[in-house]
Amino acid sequence: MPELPEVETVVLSIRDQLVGQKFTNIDVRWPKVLFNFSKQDFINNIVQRNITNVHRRAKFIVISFAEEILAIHLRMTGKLYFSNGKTDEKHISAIIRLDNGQQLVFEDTRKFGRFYYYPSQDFLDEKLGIEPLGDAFTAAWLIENLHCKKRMIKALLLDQRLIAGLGNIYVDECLWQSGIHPETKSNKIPKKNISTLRDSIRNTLELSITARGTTVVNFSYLNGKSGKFSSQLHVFGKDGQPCAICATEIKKKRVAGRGTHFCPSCQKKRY
DNA sequence: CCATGAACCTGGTCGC
DNA sequence: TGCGACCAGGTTCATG
Repeated sequence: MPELPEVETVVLSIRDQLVGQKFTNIDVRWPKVLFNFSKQDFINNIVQRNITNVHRRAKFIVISFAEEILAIHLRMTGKLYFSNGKTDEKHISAIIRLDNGQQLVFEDTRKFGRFYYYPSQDFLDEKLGIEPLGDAFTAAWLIENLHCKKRMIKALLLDQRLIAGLGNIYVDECLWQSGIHPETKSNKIPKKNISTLRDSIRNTLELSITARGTTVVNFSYLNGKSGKFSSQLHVFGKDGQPCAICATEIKKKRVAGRGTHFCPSCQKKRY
């Protein structure tokens, strides 16, 4: 479900209540939610350990202890929130209890979400690419890394090993903003457009975080509250509607295995 | 190396 | 109202 801005929003919403606390127990209702460890591992290694930090890396929510981390990936429909009482929702995969009486609930309709336990964050970093909001993500970096490859730009932007955090919504939006057809081979894109793409990625992610993310349809991941960035989308979900720039009808087609929205006029194919 | 499709799951929507 | 087909903010694996 969520991309970088939505995960960041979740992190911001739970961080203050977690840092300095300790977990006391876990109630696992969908066993596969624990990807590479068991409930007993959780009890032995995580329970009663001080939570030193909560942050985002790519689309992972990272809960840090001394060295070790508990990483949570929401995939398509995962929600992570605090709940005081009722935990009788239909699709709860796990509930983690804290020593202050609070309960951290992981609700996940489609059950794709996973918890990972690693000795350090290096285990995540070695598989993940650059953070698009970090200082190293410059136009020069993007030009170099797109021009040395010749894959479709949409597939490349979705590849977490290159840039970590983008997903289907923001890729479509950013390609539209920078006038790049989603099927363009990455080595054929002019530097000027790549520079625009870089700025577009930055601006879009930052604006979306400010708006507390994007909520599609009625789906809310924030305990009932929904993100407000939906109103600033230009192409995602807009097929059949006129392009905001040229009024040409927005089209939708399958690219890199994903539903892809674009303006056939603003985003000409380049080979 | 690259593109594609299936798999993992459940539920909403659309057409008949 | 009911039913099947298709779609969904993600990632990984097998296949050609």
